Amino acid sequence: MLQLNYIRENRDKVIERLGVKNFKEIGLVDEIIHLDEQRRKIQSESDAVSAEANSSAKKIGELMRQGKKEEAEAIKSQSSGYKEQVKHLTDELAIVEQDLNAKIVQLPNLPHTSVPVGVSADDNEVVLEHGTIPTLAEDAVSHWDLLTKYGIVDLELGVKVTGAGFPVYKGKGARLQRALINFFLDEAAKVGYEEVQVPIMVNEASAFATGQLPDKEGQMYHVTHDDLYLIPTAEVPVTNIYRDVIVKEEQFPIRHCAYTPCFRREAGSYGAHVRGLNRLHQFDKVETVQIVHPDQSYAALEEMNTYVQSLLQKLELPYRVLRLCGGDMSFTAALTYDLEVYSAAQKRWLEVSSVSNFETYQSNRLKVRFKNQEGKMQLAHTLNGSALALPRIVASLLENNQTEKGIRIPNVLIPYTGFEYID
RNA sequence: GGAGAGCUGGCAGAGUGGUCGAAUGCGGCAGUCUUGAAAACUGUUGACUGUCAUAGGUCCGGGGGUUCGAAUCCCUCGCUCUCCGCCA
Repeated sequence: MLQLNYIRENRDKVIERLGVKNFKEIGLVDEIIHLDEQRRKIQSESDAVSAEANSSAKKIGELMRQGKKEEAEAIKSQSSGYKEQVKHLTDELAIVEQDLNAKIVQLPNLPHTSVPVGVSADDNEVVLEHGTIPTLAEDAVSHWDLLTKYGIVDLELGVKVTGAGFPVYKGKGARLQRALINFFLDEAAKVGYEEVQVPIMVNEASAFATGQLPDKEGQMYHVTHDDLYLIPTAEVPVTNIYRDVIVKEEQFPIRHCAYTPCFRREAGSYGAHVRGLNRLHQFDKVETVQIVHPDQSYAALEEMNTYVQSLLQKLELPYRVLRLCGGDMSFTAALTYDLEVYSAAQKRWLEVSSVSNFETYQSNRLKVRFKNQEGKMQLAHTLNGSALALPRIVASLLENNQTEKGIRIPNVLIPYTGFEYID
């Protein structure tokens, strides 16, 4: 959520930046500013009445103590109207505030100045490409065929047990999952991310604070009986550790990594692009989260980007880095890098990581603050990045590394898998 | 699932319907002492809103009510803890 003060003081800039994100309802900005003026006006009226009520109540107390009962009664009779007035004003205030709040949450985060202008994924800027795209043998096949060929992931069985999009990993497939999770967690620990293990269901307050609610309600599984949500990413529980927390400046940078299963309903997406492991309802991911001093957030973003690249390099996967354009960015991000791996048999780039700086957009809802040098409260910046999501990594490993001897496991993973080939 | 207790500032923990944003202790910060540190002593120490700055307003789990006045009384919802039951 954007900060009201900022909108008030930077109206033109806000409108200009929202334009870069292709935000259509620009009129909201002026409506918000207007509502805010109204809000403050009513608030100060109500405050004035309360002040009078307080002082006369105090006076009555004073008189009662002195035993001047009649004088007290006299003031009492004058004081009975305050409550009605205050109630009237606070009701009015509540309506304005509700309206204001409903509108301000509709504004997406403002894009950073480096965000390219554009409307769709085609307008994303390719920042760099790394590695060589492998030339596969004539008989090379897509990963969904390899899953069956080697019996490592059984999609049909998942359908039986749960439904489409809930795969069953078997044998070396299951082992590979565990190897990747451990590899990612160990690498994260090496560069100073403290591992946490968090609940994979969250309450409504948490889902709201990181911005999944109200905008993305339909994308989460909702356990209605207990009113809990299955997490779509570890970002939600991990970032919410710091909800309503005033951190010490010297705690920065706060860095956490966490492995969790992730659940996404992803309603209404079908077709070749979602075959096999390309898109699932349940998948595994190691997530990195940072909470940093505002001055450091872009340095932290670059560092996260470089870190995720280092993982892909170690896995010997060809990848490219995209800087998302305004139109393709998420609602909450100020700047996002997507990392895509080339999946040689499908002949397409698969998004395996998304690294974002949210600046104060999340922290304003989360209320993660610190006391700055001048002793004033200030919102921290939050960032997160997948490091990494497993299914598409597995898909591209399978496709890119298919050989006559089987699927070749990258060297870094062999200590984790205990085997060199899936055969 | 059954029964009971409770929810107050960073933590612990007082609080009679008016002088309570709230005692006290711990912690934090600053200072004295010390070569330095510790100890001791002294002072200081909540958040939000609002204002150019003051002032003012709000907050004792959430919401509502009684009252001139509520942390304190009433209703309601939520949560936590303890005991029993069940259970990995």
